[in-house]
Amino acid sequence: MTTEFSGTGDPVRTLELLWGVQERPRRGPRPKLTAEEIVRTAIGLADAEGLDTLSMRRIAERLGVSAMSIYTYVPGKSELIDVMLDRAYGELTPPPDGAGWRAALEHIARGSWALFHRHPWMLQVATGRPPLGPHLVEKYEFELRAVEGLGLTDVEMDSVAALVNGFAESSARVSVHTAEVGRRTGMTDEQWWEAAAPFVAKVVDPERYPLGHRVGTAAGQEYGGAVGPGHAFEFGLARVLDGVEALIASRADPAG
Amino acid sequence: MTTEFSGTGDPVRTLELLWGVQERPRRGPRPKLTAEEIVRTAIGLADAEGLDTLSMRRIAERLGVSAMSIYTYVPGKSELIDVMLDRAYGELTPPPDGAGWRAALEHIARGSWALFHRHPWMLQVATGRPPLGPHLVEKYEFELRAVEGLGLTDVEMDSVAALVNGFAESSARVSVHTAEVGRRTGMTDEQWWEAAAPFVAKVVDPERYPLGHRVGTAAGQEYGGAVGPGHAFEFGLARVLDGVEALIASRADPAG
DNA sequence: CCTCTCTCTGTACGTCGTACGGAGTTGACT
DNA sequence: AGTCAACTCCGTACGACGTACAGAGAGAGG
Repeated sequence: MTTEFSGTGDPVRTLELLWGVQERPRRGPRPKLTAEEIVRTAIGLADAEGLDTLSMRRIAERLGVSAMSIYTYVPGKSELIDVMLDRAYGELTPPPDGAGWRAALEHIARGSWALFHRHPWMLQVATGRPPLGPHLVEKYEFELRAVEGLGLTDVEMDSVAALVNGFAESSARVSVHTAEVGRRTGMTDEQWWEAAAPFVAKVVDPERYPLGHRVGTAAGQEYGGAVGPGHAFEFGLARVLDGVEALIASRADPAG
Repeated sequence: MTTEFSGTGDPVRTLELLWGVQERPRRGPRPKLTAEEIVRTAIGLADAEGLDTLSMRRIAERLGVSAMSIYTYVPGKSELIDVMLDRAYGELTPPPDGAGWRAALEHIARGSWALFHRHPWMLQVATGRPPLGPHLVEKYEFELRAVEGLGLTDVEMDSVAALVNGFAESSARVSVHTAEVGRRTGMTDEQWWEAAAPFVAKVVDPERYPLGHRVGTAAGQEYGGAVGPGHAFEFGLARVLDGVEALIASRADPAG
C-alpha cells in the first residue's frame, strides 16, 4: 500500500477548496453535487476500505455520477485528500478550559490517538506540507494555548506541540497498521505468528540474541494479552510528558 | 503517493527470502540473477526516485531482463519490500561498548534519523508486521542491550526501545517528507509559501488565532533559517531521554 | 431566441502488479 | 546416449488506476 502526499496540488486551488470560497457560478445547469458531499463520501469510503482502494471512480459510483464529473468540483485527487485531512482534524476538541498543561497535552494526545483509529487512512498521508485549512489552524491554536505562560519561548512552544503530536502519531501508527495488516491479509497476528514461529525458532539463535529472545517473549505475551497496544501509548505519553515537565521546571528555576 | 504495507506476503516465503535459505536448484538453466541483486537494484531505484515510481518493470529493465523474470526470484512486490527493509536496517551500527544508556539511546536515535534520510522510502512502508530478518533481529538486540541492567522490567525495556524508535521515525518523517514534497512538486517551501501567503493572510484572522499567528511566524523563521529541521529532532530527543531518565531514577530510588 | 458558460459524460492513454502458458536449457536417471 | 523433469525466462493479457480531451446538453443573460 502507498502513501499519498499532501500539498502536491496547486497551492491556491487547494486553499480555495479548503476554505470553501468558490463563488457560485451564474450560468449553466444546476450542479448535482457539492465539493462537501464529495469529501464526505471520500472519507466514508476511506474509513471503510482504506486509502488504497479509494479511487475517483469509486467515489463517483457511490454518488451516482460518472468518474469525470468529480473533476468539476475538485481539481484532482491530491487536493481532495488535503481537504479530507483538514475535515478530519475538525473532529478534534480543544482541552477543557482551566486544565493544567499536562492534562491539556494528555487530552490532545488522546484525541489524536482516537482520531487516527477512527480514520486510519490519515496515517497514510504524508503531511510534508500540511493543508492549511480552518480546522488545522484551529488545532494549532489550541495546542499552543496548552503550553502558553509556562516560561517557554515561542519556538519551544511549537516544538513541544510537535513532539506530542509526533508521539501520538507514531504510537497510533503501530496500533493502526497492525490491525490494518490483519484486515488486508485476512490473517490475525496469531495465525501469522503460528505460521512464522517454527521458522523463526529454527533460524534465530537464542544464545546469540539472549535479550531479544527473553524480552521479545515477555513483550509478546503482554501485548497479546489483556493490555493491548494502548499500553505503549500510555507508557510513552508518560515519559514524553515527564520530559516536558523537566524542561518547564528548568525554566521556572533559573538554576536549572 | 502511497504507503506499501510490510508483512502482507506469505509469511514462510518471506522469511525464507529474508534469511536467504533458498536451496540452489539442481536442474535447469543457470540463473542470470540472484535475489540479492534484485534487492540491491530495487533499493538503488527507491533511493533515487522514491517508492512510488519503483515498479517491477523498472527493476527488470535496469537489470536487463523482462519484467516477469523477477518473479522467478521473488514471490511479489510485497515480499521484495520486506527484504529491502531488512537490508536497509542492516546499515545501522550498535552503540559503542561501554557507552552509558543515554549515550547509547542517542546513538540509536541518530542512527535511525540518518538512515531514514538515506532511504526516505523506508518511511513509506507501514511495518505493522515487521520483517523478521537477520538485521532487524540484530537491531532489536542492541537496542535492548542499551537499556539493560537499569532496573527496568522486560516490558519496560521493550517500551523504551519502541519509544525512542518511534520518536526518531516520526521526527525524520517530517524532515524527509518536507524535502520529498519539494522534490515532487518542483516547488521549494519558499515558493509554495509565497504562493499561499497572500491567501492565508486574507482568510486567517490574527485576532482569532493570536498564538498561531505569533508562534507560527517565529517557528517559521527559525526553521527557514540556519537551524533547519534537525532542531526539532534534537529538542525532542532531549525531552524523550529526560523522560526515560525520570523513569530510571524512580526505579533506582524505591521512594519514587 | 441566441449565445455564452457551465455541468456532465465517454473514450482513450499510459501506468501498474501479476496470472498464464509456452519456449528453451540443463542435470539426473535409465 | 537418450529421455524426462525441473527450471529460467519471456510475451501477452487483464483489470485496475488518474486524468486529458472533446463533445453533448442545460440554463441564464442579452
